[in-house]
Amino acid sequence: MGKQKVTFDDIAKYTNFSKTTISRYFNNPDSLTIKNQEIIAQALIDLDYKENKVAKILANGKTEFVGIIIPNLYLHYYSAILNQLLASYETFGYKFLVFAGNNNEAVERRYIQELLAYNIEGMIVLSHTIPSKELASYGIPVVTIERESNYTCSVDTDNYMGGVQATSLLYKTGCEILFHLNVDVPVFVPSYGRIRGFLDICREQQIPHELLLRELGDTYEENRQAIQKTVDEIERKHPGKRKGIFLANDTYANILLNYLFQLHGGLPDDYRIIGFDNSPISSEAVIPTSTVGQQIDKIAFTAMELLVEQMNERKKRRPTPFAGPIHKVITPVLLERETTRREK
Amino acid sequence: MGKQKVTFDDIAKYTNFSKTTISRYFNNPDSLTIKNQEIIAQALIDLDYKENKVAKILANGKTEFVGIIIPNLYLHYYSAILNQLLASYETFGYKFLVFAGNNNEAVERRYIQELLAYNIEGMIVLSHTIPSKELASYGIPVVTIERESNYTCSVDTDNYMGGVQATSLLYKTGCEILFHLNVDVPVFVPSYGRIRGFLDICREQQIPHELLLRELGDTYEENRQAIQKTVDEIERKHPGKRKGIFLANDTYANILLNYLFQLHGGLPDDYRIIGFDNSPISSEAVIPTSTVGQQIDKIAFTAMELLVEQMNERKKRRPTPFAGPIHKVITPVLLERETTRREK
DNA sequence: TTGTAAGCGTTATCAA
DNA sequence: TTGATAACGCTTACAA
Repeated sequence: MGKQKVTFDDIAKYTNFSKTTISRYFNNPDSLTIKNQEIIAQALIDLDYKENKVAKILANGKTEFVGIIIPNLYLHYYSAILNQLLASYETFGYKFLVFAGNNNEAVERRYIQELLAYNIEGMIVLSHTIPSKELASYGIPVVTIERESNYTCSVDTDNYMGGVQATSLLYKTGCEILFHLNVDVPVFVPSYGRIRGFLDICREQQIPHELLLRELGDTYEENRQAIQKTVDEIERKHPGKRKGIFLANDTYANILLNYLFQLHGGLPDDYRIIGFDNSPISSEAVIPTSTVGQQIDKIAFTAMELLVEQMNERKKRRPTPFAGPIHKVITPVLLERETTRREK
Repeated sequence: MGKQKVTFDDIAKYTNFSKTTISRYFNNPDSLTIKNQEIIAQALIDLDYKENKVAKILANGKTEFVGIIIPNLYLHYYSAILNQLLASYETFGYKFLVFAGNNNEAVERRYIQELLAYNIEGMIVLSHTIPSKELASYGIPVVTIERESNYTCSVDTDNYMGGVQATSLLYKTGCEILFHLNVDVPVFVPSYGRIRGFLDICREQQIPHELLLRELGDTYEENRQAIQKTVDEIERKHPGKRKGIFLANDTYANILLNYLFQLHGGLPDDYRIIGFDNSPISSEAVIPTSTVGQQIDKIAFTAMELLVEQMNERKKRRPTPFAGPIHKVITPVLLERETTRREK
């Protein structure tokens, strides 16, 4: 096994060209004669050349690295986004340096410093801890996904539309009273739109409704207890009425569904349920659960498009940065399943 | 904002030291006087120096990059492993370049080339497509997780032990006949151990049993249909008998559980069920499902330890590579939940 | 179409 | 304890 790495110098000597010509073979092959291209191609094989991108980066400053700061990979939503971001390598060629920050602001700030030390060309941020103002101040292109983004480009699901779709569906299936169960989301977070969508439709259609913003806890077990308590309340206050419940996500919806199954051995006829996210649990639940699906693939692809656009702009001789941050919005998709059966 | 990057040269001029001394400040500060350290420290602040790891890498050859090849991030198991691998940054300091290969051999081979071009110091491979012999031939340290590993170091769950635990539990809960539902796993894949564990315990205890190796399909819907069909068979062949079913993973177990709920409005008393993986669905199922939990954190950490050991060895002046690949095995944890209630 | 030579920002070697 | 100088492997004017 040839231990030493083969460099352009070796190829140059072997072929009697200069280093420059070898470099050109890779970056601008048309500027060589076909014959010489073939000679070099053969030399690469003979010498078993392996490219060295680190040297290339140092020389031309382009790392083709994109940093990703994501809260964690336990929530399916985040893994799914990451999966699609990684897949964009095939389209854009950028490599990803990934850090999971677990909602620790100081830690995430450290990760960003590390990323900057590697001359990343841009950054995609899904975690919520660091304000967009600070993210913008690092001087590299940034795209945030589904979080506060006053100072950065962003891609979000159209949460308002999602809220409207979910609420309208419940209404159409003949519910007499509607509920939206959520935590107390800050108004500047995109997902607050779900609440606005719910309220707007209820008011527009003049349907009796209740907005239930509760502390639901951080673990599955806490979620379960809080949701069960809330369901007990609802059941006590509105017996017999046909109830439509829109939950902030599919995990919550599943907890509700399981609880009703435990109480009644099935989904009682006076309940309609819809979740949000189209996460696997919504299909795998004891009854396939209606939900609002985020178009994860589009979100990820759009984020990369937006980032690439900014990164390309920076490489121009006379860069014209965007006037202000661009915000893109991706429409969600309503998925009607068995928990919102319409009247027969 | 100072556009130009500050380099050691700038600091050297500013402090009247040489570049070398500045470098020493970072890599061997004790070789400078305290006073001079302070002078340089102050200069770094005054000039707002940011380190450049690319230049450092080029000069010393150490990228601190580890490549990860993972099949996808849709399966919770893979995301959970990746999450823990990323978390090991805090311990080992290695950064991760992540590629999802989606079981495409040619694509994964391309990804590996790209990783090698960045001078990664080592690689962790979870995907199954490329034979370990080839992985070993790339000449960098490799650790594989839960896959064929004849020529590479590896970390696997003790699948045999898991099979034994699951089967024993079913036996202890008073089942009269035991089943193991799985796909036709190749013998050289670690998870084949689950089948061996099942068979060994059944034979040892002389329990009636059936090994059901079926084509279960690639999608959730296909899984569902195949499993329902299998359950129908079992029910037909063994009515009334107390049946213990050990399924290859929690998704399968959940499908079975949901089907029984649909048929009987609950888990019939003559069924005991256990899955594998301790994935979220096992807790979130309509009834919390017993399962064998893989110790994901330990698996990931052990993999990194094993990799770091190899990478450190390579950096020595006179490296002593391991005589042969080292294989580590992590014990799984039995989680008894409601689908294996013991006799009252 | 090809070559020369000066970088890119560090680290490593030797010498002082 | 410090400094000069040569790598590291490639790109990029500028020349030919």
